[in-house]
Amino acid sequence: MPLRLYNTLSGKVEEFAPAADNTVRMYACGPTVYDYGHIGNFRTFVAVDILRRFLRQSGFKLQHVMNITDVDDKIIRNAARDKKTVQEYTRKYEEAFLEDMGSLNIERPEKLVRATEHIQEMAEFIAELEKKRIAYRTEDGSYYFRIAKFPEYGKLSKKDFAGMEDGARVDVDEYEKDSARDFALWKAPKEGEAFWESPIGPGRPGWHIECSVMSMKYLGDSFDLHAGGEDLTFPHHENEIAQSESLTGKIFSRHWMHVRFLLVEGEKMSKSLGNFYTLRDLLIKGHKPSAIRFLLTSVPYRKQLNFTFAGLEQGAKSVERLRTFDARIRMSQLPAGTNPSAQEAAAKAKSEMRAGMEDDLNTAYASAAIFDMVREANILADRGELREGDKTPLLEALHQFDEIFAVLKDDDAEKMKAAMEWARSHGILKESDIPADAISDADVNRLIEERNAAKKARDFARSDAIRKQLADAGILVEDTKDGIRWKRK
RNA sequence: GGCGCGGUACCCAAGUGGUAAGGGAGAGGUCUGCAAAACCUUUAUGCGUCGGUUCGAUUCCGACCCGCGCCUCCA
Repeated sequence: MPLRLYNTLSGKVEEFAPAADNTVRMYACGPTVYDYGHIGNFRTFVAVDILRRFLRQSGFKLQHVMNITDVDDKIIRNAARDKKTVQEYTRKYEEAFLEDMGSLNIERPEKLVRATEHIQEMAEFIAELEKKRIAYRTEDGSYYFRIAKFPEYGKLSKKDFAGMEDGARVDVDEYEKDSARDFALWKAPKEGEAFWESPIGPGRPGWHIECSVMSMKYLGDSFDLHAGGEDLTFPHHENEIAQSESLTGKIFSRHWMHVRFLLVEGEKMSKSLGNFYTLRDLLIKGHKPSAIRFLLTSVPYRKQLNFTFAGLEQGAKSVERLRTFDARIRMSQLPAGTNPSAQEAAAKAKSEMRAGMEDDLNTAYASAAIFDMVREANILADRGELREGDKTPLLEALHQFDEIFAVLKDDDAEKMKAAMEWARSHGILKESDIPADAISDADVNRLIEERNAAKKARDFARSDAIRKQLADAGILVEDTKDGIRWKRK
């Protein structure tokens, strides 16, 4: 079965497949690096990550380009305020963003591109548009896009701009624009702020032009898919389409994917509401990145996701259940042979996961499929009916799940520790707020050996004392019939 | 005002014209020297309200109520 994906452009769920080479050429709007990424940003990036992981699992190759917007009004203003160059100002946020992507196991796109490294190309693009009389220059040296020249304007966001053509002058006094809806391609320099020299004069690029230029440079005039947060549909993506298609006369992106906004405790996240969280805020509060990722993936991308701390706790528990099952299967000592029920459960999970993902990336359905398998296999294991030959298919199904969801590997502690270190070095946390270094695996294993010896000697007081000691260090010890299992809380 | 989305158990959430997935929490139980762990079982005669279509609707249609998003920088 092919992947069926909602396309904002058509307003319908459609079959999605790349146009050529079995390679999906996709562009995703990346971050504007003027601050640390917040949890809402990462919902979108995680959703795109889910898409790319599933495409690859489906056998496609990927050419995924993501921009880093390292120039915009806010950046230029803040840099000027801090008496820094644009590059100095943005670099740390860019690095932080990439680190945060790593914390959430978001894969790096094949190509990450900075807006500031494509400014000449943007100017050339605008010059071409001007040559076609689609762009025009105003007296101060800014350039605007003439929307009246692109009759399809509004086709993505389903807005009707009829009547917005020439003559429908609304509020144009301030900008010398021909029409109020015309948008900036290039902005003339402002006193005391950064600008670039270019063939069309000094200034800085508008926001929309960078994505047109960079996507087309690396993916061609037409490509398979363009993704971003729902808020970008208008005006950003609408403007990209206008710029690109009016220049080339070809369709720009064939498919548009928009990720719905995340709410926090039922309301749109905003600093004024006090419900604004960066990823780092959550990590230094002690939330595991795997739990955050799981919560972010648990609601399909086209549904509003209400981010709550209760939900985060639930996400952590869900991840724990899967990890525990994974460990249980791996370490179990089983009789030879296979059990048809287990084989069937694994096969069903595999096909149901695919079915769910193919249905417009229904991650909720896909995860239900793996939990079904976990329950069924646990029942068999409890009854002693699981066989050695069942391990591989069960673990394969788990692997298929984790190729998409990426939560099984437990490296939460080190990621959280890195966030703590960062917080300390930035004066966000005091030394005293930082937990002591986590106990090493070697020490844990040594203590568990000791506890085993005590248990064998039926010295339960000693054995329980050691377990308590480990518990205090954040290690949970579980006795199972296949041996000792431990994990970090 | 324009465009769009959603209201399913205590919470999150899937889904279908034929009788409600999954996760969390609660309750009960199993295993265990013990265990906060692990595992199992269980929890919606009902899917916002009221009408309509139908042999049959949570699922289709209509109206209404409620919540949310976009329309301006915003993932």
